[in-house]
Amino acid sequence: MPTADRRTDLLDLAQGMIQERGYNAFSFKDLAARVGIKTASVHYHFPSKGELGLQVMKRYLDQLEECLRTWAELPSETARLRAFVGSYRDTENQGAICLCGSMASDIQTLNAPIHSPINRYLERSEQWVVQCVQAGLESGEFLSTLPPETLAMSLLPSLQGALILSRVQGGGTLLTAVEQSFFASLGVLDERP
Amino acid sequence: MPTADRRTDLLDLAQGMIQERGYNAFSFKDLAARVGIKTASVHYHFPSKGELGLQVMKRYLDQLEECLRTWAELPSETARLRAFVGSYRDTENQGAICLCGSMASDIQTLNAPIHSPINRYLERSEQWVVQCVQAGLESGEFLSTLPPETLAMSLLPSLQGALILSRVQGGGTLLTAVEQSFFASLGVLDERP
DNA sequence: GTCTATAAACTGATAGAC
DNA sequence: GTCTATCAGTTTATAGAC
Repeated sequence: MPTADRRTDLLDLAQGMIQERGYNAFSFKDLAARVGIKTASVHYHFPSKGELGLQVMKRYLDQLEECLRTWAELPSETARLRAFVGSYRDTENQGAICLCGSMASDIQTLNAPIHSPINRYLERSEQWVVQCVQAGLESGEFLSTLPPETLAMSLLPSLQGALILSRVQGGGTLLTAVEQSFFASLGVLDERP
Repeated sequence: MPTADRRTDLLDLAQGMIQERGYNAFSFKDLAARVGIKTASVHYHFPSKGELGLQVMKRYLDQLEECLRTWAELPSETARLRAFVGSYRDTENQGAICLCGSMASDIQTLNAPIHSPINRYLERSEQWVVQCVQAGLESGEFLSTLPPETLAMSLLPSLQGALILSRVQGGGTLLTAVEQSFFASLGVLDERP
């Protein structure tokens, strides 16, 4: 599926490879080969691997913000949080893990500039989940004795871990277990069709 | 801290580097330099990087089995599960992630032989948690409406994810949130000193 | 924008001497 | 067990022609 411009193709491809194989397991050579150019030409679009990684991560952060805006339209906090979890399921169905989770597991090998979008991605996700949980508790949609921050803070690692482990074992059942546990903690009963 | 034999030093060092930087971000050169020999000498102990990785992972699996045997002596299911979570906190305090979580995030780049100890590590951990939860529910130590498998299956990804994210953001608070949510799901009240 | 050519460093690995 | 020497291939990156 060729795109309008080469730069976008390279960003897409790099993102996919990082989510499937990890940042330290893809090279400009892989990238060039798949897009049909030479490695030197990749450097025309992105001066260094670090810069490419940074641009991929920045774009991923922008995409998150876009999702959050879309989900704001949903009619309930339950629906919002289900959509959030659903986005992780989409990633899992592609045989990939979250770009941010992949970057996080390689954090010690990444240079400083990329740390900030990674940080903001996590910050933003957590903030948003806390907001949903809090709003749901106040409106009576949820019921829990635990502080909303505690519940919200435990969701993100669960989802990231579920994707990472699911490719080894358990497949979609891990994400399902995480989702059920989380909503049960909020007093939301499991809907059975 | 020098050990009796070189082989053990190399295993320790390799394990540490995989848990800190990832499998694809360490080399025989790193290893050799730190232990004070040449890369060719590392090949005497381990014929290939794949073999080294395999031996590290097998040993890690053995260490898990040893922990589980030790924890069997503990007086309650709560104590057993706290010890399990505690082992993840120990790893976190070393600035590392679980070896198995690190391997899992690089799973697409690893050759077949190492898949089986990784698989068994997850299998065994989950099995054990399920057993604890089930026993606790039957004895009345725990109280929950969710099936024990669902609760147990959500713990492992949560812990793995918490370690991976904690080096980027949140530090120990993520693991604490995961622990509190999990025990709350089991109806175990948080002890405050 | 893409190419060829080239560089310097690194990677996993082997052969054979000590 | 460890060394030197050597290998072929890769990696990130630059210079300059088209």
